[in-house]
Amino acid sequence: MPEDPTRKPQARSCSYETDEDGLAHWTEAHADAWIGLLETHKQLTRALDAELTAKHGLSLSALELLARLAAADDRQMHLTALAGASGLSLSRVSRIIGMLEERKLVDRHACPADARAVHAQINGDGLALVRTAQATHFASVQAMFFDQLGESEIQTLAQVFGRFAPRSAAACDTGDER
Amino acid sequence: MPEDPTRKPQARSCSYETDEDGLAHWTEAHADAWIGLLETHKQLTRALDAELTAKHGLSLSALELLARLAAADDRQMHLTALAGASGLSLSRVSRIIGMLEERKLVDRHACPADARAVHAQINGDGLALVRTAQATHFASVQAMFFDQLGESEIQTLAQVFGRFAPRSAAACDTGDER
DNA sequence: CAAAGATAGTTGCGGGCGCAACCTTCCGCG
DNA sequence: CGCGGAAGGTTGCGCCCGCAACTATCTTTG
Repeated sequence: MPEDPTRKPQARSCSYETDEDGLAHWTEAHADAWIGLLETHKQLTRALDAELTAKHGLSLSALELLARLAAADDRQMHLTALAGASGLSLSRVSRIIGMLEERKLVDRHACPADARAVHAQINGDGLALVRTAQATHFASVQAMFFDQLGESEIQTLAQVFGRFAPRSAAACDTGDER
Repeated sequence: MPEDPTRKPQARSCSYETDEDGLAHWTEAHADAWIGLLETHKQLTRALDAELTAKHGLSLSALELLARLAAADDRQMHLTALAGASGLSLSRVSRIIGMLEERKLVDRHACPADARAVHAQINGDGLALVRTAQATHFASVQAMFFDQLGESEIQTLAQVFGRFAPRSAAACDTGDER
């Protein structure tokens, strides 16, 4: 149900093309690839986030943090580690965790080994929520994105984007500090 | 110069993988493709936006609007058309145009044919700025993104994303103005 | 051991963004 | 002609986000 308001036929336009002026030698494929990436991300992200918010009251970022906690060693991580893994700023992580704590989805307790640090730990309710939320989320991503792609295309995307995002690529784990 | 703070070695983990629970059958390639898309977009977008803001005082969205105006028929468009073309909400477009107007980069004047409507028209200063801004912007996208890709990969991306973003796809050309 | 510097988190602030409410102007139909 | 609904824009509001400033706690080193 990601309806799309403001959709117009549209003419040809070209916004992104300085062209012959002497500097960018972008082919149409370049423009399609780059602008398409931007557009696609915008569309999918909006729809997914809206769905997630409506059904589970979680933003995409909150789900990511919850998911990382769920996958972590003792279901807990330091905020800095979460920030590093997710690519969010520490301040954002701090606030999201604060919000999740208020909702009784995670607990925050001092790290015994370092008084400055905090362990954010997902609890039972959080774990339950993350599971159902991810279920619908995955299904949506599948339907909205992967179902429109061929197997080889997925391979190429994985290869390309894996090159840029060593961070999450794998995912995880956490061998990390703890 | 897109330095990357908070970069950790990171191990294998999986945050995004419910796995065998019975619903998502995502392969690792799926995860790499999707999460990589998210990550890549986040990184590139942040770096590009920061650069654009620092050098020209324009956000990515503002540049897009300016570019679309520059490429439009009389260097002018209705706000609704701009919103539809860019995928931004009308309210955002209204405010961005307002900001650009204050900076004397565009003019806003009533549409003779429809008293409700407004024509946002880019002026000389705006045109000059958009050119230089796009020059550096294109160069950065080239360096940060395309230079890391092979020709066939670009083709695949163009093909894939063109499927999702009929909107901007076209682009351009440039027979542009002037 | 004490001071300088690094690190973990928190919070004030401002920017970007969309939704919904609102006004004005058009349009279509009785 | 007049009225109700649609469309173009604007603005109030609240969410998400990062930066910078600040506190508290290590860590390093003379």
